[in-house]
Amino acid sequence: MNRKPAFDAEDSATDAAARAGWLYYVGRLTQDQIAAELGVSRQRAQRLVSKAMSEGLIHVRLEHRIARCLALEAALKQRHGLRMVRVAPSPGPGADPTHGLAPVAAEVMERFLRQPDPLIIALGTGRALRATVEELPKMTCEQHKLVSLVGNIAPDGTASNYDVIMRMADTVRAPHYPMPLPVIIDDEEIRRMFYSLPQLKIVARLADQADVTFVGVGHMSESAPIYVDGFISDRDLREQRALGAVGEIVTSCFDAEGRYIEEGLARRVGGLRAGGKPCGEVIGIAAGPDKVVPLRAALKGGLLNGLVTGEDTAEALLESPE
Amino acid sequence: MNRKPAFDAEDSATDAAARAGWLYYVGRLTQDQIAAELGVSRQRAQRLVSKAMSEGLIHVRLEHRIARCLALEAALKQRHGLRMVRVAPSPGPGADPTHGLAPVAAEVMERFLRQPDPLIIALGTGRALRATVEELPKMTCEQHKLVSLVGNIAPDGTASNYDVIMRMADTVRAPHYPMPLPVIIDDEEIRRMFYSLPQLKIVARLADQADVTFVGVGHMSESAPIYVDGFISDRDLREQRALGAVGEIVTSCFDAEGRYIEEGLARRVGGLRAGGKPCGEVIGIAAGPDKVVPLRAALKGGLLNGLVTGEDTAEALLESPE
DNA sequence: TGGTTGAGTGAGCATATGCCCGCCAGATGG
DNA sequence: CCATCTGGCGGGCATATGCTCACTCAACCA
Repeated sequence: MNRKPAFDAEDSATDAAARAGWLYYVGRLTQDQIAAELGVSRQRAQRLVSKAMSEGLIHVRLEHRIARCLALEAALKQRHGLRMVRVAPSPGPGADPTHGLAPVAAEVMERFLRQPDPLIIALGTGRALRATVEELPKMTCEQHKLVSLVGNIAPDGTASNYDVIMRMADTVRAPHYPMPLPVIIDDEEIRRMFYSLPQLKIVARLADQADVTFVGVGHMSESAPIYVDGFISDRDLREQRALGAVGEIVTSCFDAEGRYIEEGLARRVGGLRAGGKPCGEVIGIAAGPDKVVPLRAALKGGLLNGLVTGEDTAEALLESPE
Repeated sequence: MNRKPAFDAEDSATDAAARAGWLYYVGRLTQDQIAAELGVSRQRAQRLVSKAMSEGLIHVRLEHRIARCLALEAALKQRHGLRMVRVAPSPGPGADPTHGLAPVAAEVMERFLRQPDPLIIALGTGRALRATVEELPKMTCEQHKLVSLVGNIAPDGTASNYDVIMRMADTVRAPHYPMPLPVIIDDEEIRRMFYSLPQLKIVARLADQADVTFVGVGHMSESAPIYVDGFISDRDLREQRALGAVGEIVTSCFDAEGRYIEEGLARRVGGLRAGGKPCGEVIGIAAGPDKVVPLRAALKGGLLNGLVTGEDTAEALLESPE
C-alpha cells in the first residue's frame, strides 16, 4: 500500500492548490513564502495558486453597497457593447430615483475636463444634464471647447431654462459655443436661413467633431419633459408617438428599435444630433422608471456608447429578454 | 452647490476603493489598467486597491472542503505557538476518525525525507505512526539517520509490532538505529546495564540531536493502547493515573498540564523522551476523541511543537477555553 | 496674513509575479 | 526492448506591485 493510483492524485493536487490559494489570498503570503511553507519550488507554488484560481476554489466578493452597481455596469457594458457605464447606487425606495445620479455623472464629466489635451465636448439639455453640471467643481479648462447641440431659445423667446452650456462654461471656464437658434423652428425657410449663418456653421462643425457628447434621454409619455416644458406641442407629441417614438435625445425622437424618426418633427428641430463623430463618446445620463423604455431603445439602436444611470434603472434595463 | 464637504468625501473615497478593488480582484485587471479605467495615476490605483483590502471590502473565501482544516491549522498554530500543524479533513461521521490522517502525516514526513542535507529523524511508536510509515513512497534517503526512541523488545520477548523504524528504513532506504532494549525494564540494575552499552549510547546521542521527531500520543484510559498491548501492567496504568497521567508519548506519561511524571513507571521505561534537541521539531501524530485530552495536555506543556491531527480533533482542541 | 501642519501625490526602486522555454521522467506504442 | 511522446518542473526574464521619500496644496491656527 504505497502511492495511491491516479484517481486521488487529482484530489491531492487540488488540495495542495487549495492550500496554496488559501495561504496566498487569505494568509496574504508571497509565493516564495508559500513555497517554503509547502516545501516546493516557487514555480510550483505559483502554479498551485493559479490552479486554485482557475478551478474556482477562490471566491472573491466585494462587501460594499456599490458591488451590485459594479456588476450591473459590467453587464450593461457587455450586453450593449458600451465603452463606459456608471451606475449610481439606488437612493432607496420612495426617494427620487435620479437622486445621486448627478454626482456620479459629474465625476465622469470631470474626468474628461481634467484631460490636458483639448477636447470638444458637446452637450444636450435636460434636467439630468443640468443637475450634473451643477455638481461640477470650479475649475479652469481653457483647452476644451463646449458645444451645444440644441437651440437655446425657447418657444416663448426666453433663453431655455435647461440650457446647460452657459452654466457649465461658467463653472469650468471653458470657451463655449451655444447654438443661437430656437429649439423648434416651424418655418422651413427660416430654419434653412439659421443653418446658413456662418457662426452656426462653426458650431455645427465643432459638434460634428465632438470627442465626447453628454445627453439626457427623454421619454415620450404624456408627462414627457419636452412636451410639459412647451418645446413641442400636443400635436407633435401625438404625431411622434404615432410614428413609434419612445424617446428623444436632444429633441430627436427615436422608435423602440433606436432608429431616429425622420418624419414630422425631425424637420423642424433646431439643433443637431448626438454622435456626429463616429469615434466620439456619446454618453447618456438618465435614470428613473420612465427612462427604461427610451434607454433600452437608444441602447438597442446604438445611439449611445456610454451610459450613466441608476441602480434600479440598470436592473430594469437588464431584465428585458434578449 | 459645488464640492460636497468632507462628510461624503470619505464615502466617495471608499466608493472609489471599492471600484478599484472590484476591478482588481473580480475583474482581474492590473493596477495600470485600473488606473486607466478610473483615470487616475497607477499609484492612486494601488492605494485604492490597498484601501479596499484594508477596509475589509474584499472578502476572499476558499470553496473547498479543506478550507476549514486550514483555518483550524492556523488557529492551533497560533494558540499553542506551534511551528507546523496539519489538519486532515474529517472522514465523515461514523467513520474511523483516524482515517485520512496517515497520508497527511506521510506527506509531512516525506517533506523532511526529501531534504538533501542529512537529518536525524527520531521516531516513536504507535498505530498512527505505523500507519503513516506505510503511506510513505519508496525512496532513497541514505543521507538521513532514523533513530528509534523506544525499545523494540516487547514484554513477551518478540520484537514489537509497532516498532516502526524497521519498516520505515525499509521503505525509504535510510540508515537506522533501533533501540535494542525492552520497552519496559523492571530491574533497575539491568536497565542501567542496558544504558551503558556502547551502541545504545550512540543511539541515545543521536536521538538527543534529532532534527525532527515523530511521535504518537497515547491516552491513559482503560483502553490505552500502551496497556491493551501489554507494554504496561494494570498496576502501572492505575499508578500513573493516580499520579495524574492523562497521556503518554513514547511511554513517558504526563499530566493534564503536560508535565512528565517522574515517579513510578518513568524509572522503568526503556527508551528516551521526545524532544532532546531544543531546536528540533517534535511532531505529534494523533487523532480521535480519545486523543483530545492527552493532546491538549501535551500542547499545554509544550511537549510538542508540531501536530498532525484530524478535523474533528482539531475542533475539539480549540473548543477548550483559555 | 503668514506660518505650520498634515494628508495626499507622483517618482523611483526593490521585490514579487507570471510566463516562456528547454529539460527530464514516466507513459505509450512499435 | 527501445524510440517517441506528453506533461510537469525549474531557470530566467519581462512586467506588475508595493513601498518609501520628497513634495504640494490646502486647511488651520496664531
